[in-house]
Amino acid sequence: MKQTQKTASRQSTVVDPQRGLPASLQASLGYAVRRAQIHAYQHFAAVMGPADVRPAQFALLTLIHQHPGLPQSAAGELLGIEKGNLTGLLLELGERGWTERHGSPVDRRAYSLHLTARGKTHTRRLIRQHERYEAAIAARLSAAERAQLMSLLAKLVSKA
Amino acid sequence: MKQTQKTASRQSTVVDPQRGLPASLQASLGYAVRRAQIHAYQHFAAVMGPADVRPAQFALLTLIHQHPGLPQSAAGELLGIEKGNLTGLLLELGERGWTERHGSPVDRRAYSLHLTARGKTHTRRLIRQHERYEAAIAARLSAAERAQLMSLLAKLVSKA
DNA sequence: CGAATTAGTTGTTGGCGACAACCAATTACG
DNA sequence: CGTAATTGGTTGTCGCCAACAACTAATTCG
Repeated sequence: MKQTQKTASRQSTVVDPQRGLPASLQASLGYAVRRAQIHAYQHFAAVMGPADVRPAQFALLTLIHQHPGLPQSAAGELLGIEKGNLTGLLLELGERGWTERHGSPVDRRAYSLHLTARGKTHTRRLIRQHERYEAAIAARLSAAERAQLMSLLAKLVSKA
Repeated sequence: MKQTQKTASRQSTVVDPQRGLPASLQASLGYAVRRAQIHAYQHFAAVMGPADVRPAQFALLTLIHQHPGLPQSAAGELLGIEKGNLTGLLLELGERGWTERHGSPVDRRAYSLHLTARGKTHTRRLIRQHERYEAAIAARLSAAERAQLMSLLAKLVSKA
């Protein structure tokens, strides 16, 4: 390795935790979002992980819960999940006995998605846990702030 | 917001893009953050990708740019990157001739990080591109909204 | 001194998005 | 109609990155 002994390359940069970030990051919305996502994911893992469910699986479960029988393709579109990635998710959920697929009578290549009885029960439990997760993640925000944040994020990604 | 479409005819669920989501997702901050992150990443790839730099690399470059000579360990802490993951990043940046590591004269197991001349030039160019990225990502927000969003996100993840 | 700590490396795993190639069923259309 | 294009799904592969674990060498502490 290089051993250029720099003139006392003092790490002047004692930089305190958040504020030592360069301007380009400190002022970066993209970076802020990235950090927030990691923050959220960690809470997810902590709260929901024990239930052995990952974020994408949870999203899928609640979606099917809400729209029983919806076509697999619609599920992908709604959640923004590529069809190729959906297959595996559905497989896992199916193996756990939480979801089922029925062939559509009108289109023999399409599937419609359903929760099993167990899946329904489990999903309801997950949704309750999810509320705790939501509380944990937003612990530092007031209700009003949280609402505002949601609204800004929605606007941020709005397609229109 | 529950104008959950017309479930009349079977699968019906033609559900329009955002509003067909189940309440547990629609009201989920965690989910909103996840979608925002994907949104941001896609813009990053579009704007910064051609420069052949990934988000983590960019963060590292600007950090070193701002704090020349800072110890590798400090870089990891500031960016929230595990030391184990930092090694590879630094290697890549080094191979591109953008960064160098000098051994600290005071601590022979520590490295201090520097940009090469080329690295500096390149980083400055990247920072300019990054501004375009930031503009693209927040295209739907006013300056005030963007500022507010940043502030809420910062609060969300604040450790204190 | 020796034990505990710290800086870094290497390697592995997990989650997830993107893309491509492919099949079967379906629709579009000359 | 019959063929071409499109659509629903599957499989497999790659890219990005966080987390964790085991290990070496240097440093600090008692």
